[in-house]
Amino acid sequence: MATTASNHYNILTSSSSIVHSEPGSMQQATAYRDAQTLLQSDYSLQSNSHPLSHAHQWITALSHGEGGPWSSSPLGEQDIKPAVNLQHQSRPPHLVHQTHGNHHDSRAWRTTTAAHIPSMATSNGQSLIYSQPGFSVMRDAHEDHHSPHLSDHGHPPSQHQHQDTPTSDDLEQFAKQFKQRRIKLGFTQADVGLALGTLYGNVFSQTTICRFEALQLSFKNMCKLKPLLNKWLEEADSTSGSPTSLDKIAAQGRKRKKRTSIEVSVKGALESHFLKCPKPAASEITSLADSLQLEKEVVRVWFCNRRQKEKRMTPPGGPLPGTEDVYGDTPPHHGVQTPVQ
DNA sequence: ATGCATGAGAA
DNA sequence: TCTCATGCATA
Repeated sequence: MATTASNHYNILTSSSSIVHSEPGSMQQATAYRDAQTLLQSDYSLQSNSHPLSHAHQWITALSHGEGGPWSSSPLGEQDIKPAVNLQHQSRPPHLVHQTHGNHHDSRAWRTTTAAHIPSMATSNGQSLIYSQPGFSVMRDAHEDHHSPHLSDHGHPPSQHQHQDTPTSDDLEQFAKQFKQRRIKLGFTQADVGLALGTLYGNVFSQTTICRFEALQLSFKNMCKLKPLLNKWLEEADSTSGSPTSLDKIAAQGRKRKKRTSIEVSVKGALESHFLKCPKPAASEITSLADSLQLEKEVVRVWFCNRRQKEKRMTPPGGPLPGTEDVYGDTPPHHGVQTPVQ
C-alpha cells in the first residue's frame, strides 16, 4: 500500500538517536537536527488508541443553512495565543508582554469588502473572496479603518509604523530583510525559534520561522510575529558574539499519528473536489473518503489545510522564474517570495 | 521547504 | 464542525 501509515501510531520512545544524517546541504542542517531533537516534546499524555473511532455524524450535514460557500462571515476575531504547548517548565507564558498592538481588524488584506462591514459583510461579497490564486487585492484594502493619529498631520507617506498594523508591503520587506540579516549573522531558522523562547518565552519551530520568511502565514500571524523577530534581530546583532545560553528541554517521547502520505493521483482528486466545493459537508467527506480509500479524518484535515493554504500571503505558485518586475511591467503582486536562499 | 497533524477557541 | 496558529516528520 502506498499510504504506508494510514492509521498506526509510531511510538517514538526515541532513546537511541534521531539524527538523520543530512550531509549539510543547506545551512539549516547544522543546528537543525540539534534544535529539533531538543524540541521534541510535549504532547498531551492522553494516548488515543483508536484513530478510527469516528463513526457517523450524518445528521450534521443539514445543520448548515448557509446561503453560499462562505456566507457566514469567515473572519473570526480570534486571539493569537502564544505557544502553550512548548514551554520551558520554568517559564510562565503570561510574562510575555510584547506590544503587538494588532487588536485591529487587520485582515482586510484579502477580504476586501468584509473589512469594515462587520454586521453584514457578506451580503454581496463571497464571489470574489478567493476565486483566483491572484491575491493582488491583499495590499490595497488597508488603512481604511480610521487611523486615529496620523490623519491630522498630513505628514508624508513615510512607511514606518511600528505600533500599528503594518501593511503587507511592510511585512514583505521586513521578512526579506530579516532573512538576510539572519543569514548574515549565521543563524539558522531553528536557532531563531529557540532564541525567541529563551529570550521572550515563546519558542517557535523552524517551520514557523521559515514560513514567516516566506510569507506563508496569515496576515494576522505575520503581524504578531514581526515584533518578536524584530526584537531578536536587534538583540542578535548587538550581542553578536556572545554565547546564547540555550537551555534545553529534555525530549520526552510522545506519540503522534504518522503522517499519511497521500498519493499524487488521490491528491489530484482531492484538488478537483476542492475546486468544486472547498467546504464539503461531513457526509460528503465521508463518501469522498470512502471512494478514495482514505480515512475520513484524513480527508477532513486535508480540506482544512487546503483552505488554510488559500489564506496565506504568498500563493503557492510563488514567483515565476524570470518574472521580475524590475521593468515595471508587472504591477500586480510584485515578486513576493525570496528567490532561493 | 512543505505536507499532514494537533488543539484551542469560535460558531 | 470550522478556523487558526503552530509543529513534527518528511521530501
